[in-house]
Amino acid sequence: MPNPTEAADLSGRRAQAARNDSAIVDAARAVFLDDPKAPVSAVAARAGVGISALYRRYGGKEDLLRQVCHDGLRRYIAEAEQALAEDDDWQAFTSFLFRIVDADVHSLTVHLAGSFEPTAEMGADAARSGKLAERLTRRGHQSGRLRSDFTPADIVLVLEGCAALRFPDPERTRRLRRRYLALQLAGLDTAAGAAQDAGLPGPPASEEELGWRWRR
Amino acid sequence: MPNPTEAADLSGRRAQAARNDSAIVDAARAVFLDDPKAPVSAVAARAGVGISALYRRYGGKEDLLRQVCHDGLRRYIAEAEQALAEDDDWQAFTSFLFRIVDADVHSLTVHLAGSFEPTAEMGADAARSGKLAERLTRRGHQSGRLRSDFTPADIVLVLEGCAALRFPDPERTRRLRRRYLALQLAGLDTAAGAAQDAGLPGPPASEEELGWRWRR
DNA sequence: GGAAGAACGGAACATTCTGTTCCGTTGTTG
DNA sequence: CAACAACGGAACAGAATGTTCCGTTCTTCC
Repeated sequence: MPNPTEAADLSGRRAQAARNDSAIVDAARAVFLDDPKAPVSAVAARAGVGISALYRRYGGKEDLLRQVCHDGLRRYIAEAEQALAEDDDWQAFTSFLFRIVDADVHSLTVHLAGSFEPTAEMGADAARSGKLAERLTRRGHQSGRLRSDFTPADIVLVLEGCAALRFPDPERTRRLRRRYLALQLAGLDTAAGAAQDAGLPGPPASEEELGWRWRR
Repeated sequence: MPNPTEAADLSGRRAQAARNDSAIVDAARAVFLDDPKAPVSAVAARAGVGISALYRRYGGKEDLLRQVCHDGLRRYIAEAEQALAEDDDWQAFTSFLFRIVDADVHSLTVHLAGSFEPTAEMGADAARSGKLAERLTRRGHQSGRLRSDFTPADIVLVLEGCAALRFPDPERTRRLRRRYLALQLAGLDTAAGAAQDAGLPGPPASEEELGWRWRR
């Protein structure tokens, strides 16, 4: 029995099916990232497959949305865990932010929220990602460099601001997002000279406020 | 002949018409800010007006979009000019950013671009707003506080990042946007301690890159 | 070799959505 | 009271879109 995750040694229809599996999720991610309301046909077109190849795999549009979003959430968690493995505290914190920005994984969750009924497993993963962001923030503070009034909720919104920047060329998008992430990091890093005497204005967002998107 | 801009002393139908004028643009701004693809009926409903009241004023949806966008552009210019009137250079620069963020006027232009054929007058105003942003940036540099690798193109993207933050309560939205604008300002302000030795990564966006949204 | 089946492409279908028009009504003016 | 301005919202036509279905192609197994 051939391993379905190894597409290389498959031939003909099987190989095509394996390729399509990833082509479809990749296309769906790209298309819905660009326009959360995009029609299913746009996803199929971008993937270079017929519509039936899509409906064979997903029960419907909502199911597709859910899978793509959950996939993004899992990537987020994976990146966070890799960042957490870093030795230096400040490195762990900053590399986390750069990783998420590079992976372009944050806006997925944000823009697609509310367009499908989340599963229980997604809820668990979302909670998990929250815990990870908390731990990363704590390490930032432990390093002594992260300004004291920065909270885990700020991570969400800093990332959201970066994710809003979008250009036709994905690589250019990545570079420019890094530029503004670096700018915000400069404002966060007391070792870079950020004066804390003038604290950030207004309280950070509450959990309540960050969760409203998920309501349908 | 009654002054059409003064609604107070008009009666009956005339007064209603005057109220509707502003109710419709306000509603259109709010609705399209929330969803650039929103149907015309949503604008009418939000304005508490029938559809005919809307079509009496605008030739069609595209015309409405254009007017709302142009109105936003004009507000942008007005805010920039007021900021320019500030005495202190650094004050002029920062107050400009806060003004635009508070007026929630930047994302209008950004999100609606490309959904209508811009007029020549809009092009002129867009050029004008560009010049103003340049002058404001120059004053920032003249104050000696703005880090040297910050360009007018950065203004656009910093504002865009802030505009991406949106919550059900407009006042809360404003507060939180200010929080992240302040964070970026802390990264920009050499007087606040921002170390310039580590420059911002990647070149800023070019005019070309910033203009692609307007293509249809 | 051929029958059965897996996977596919894309036309076809049924809705829903949405921009625009149109008509009857209401209030205003001369 | 006649002409008119403005309005509300039903009606209409056409586009958009989620989903199904059928004929085709390639693979596998007897």
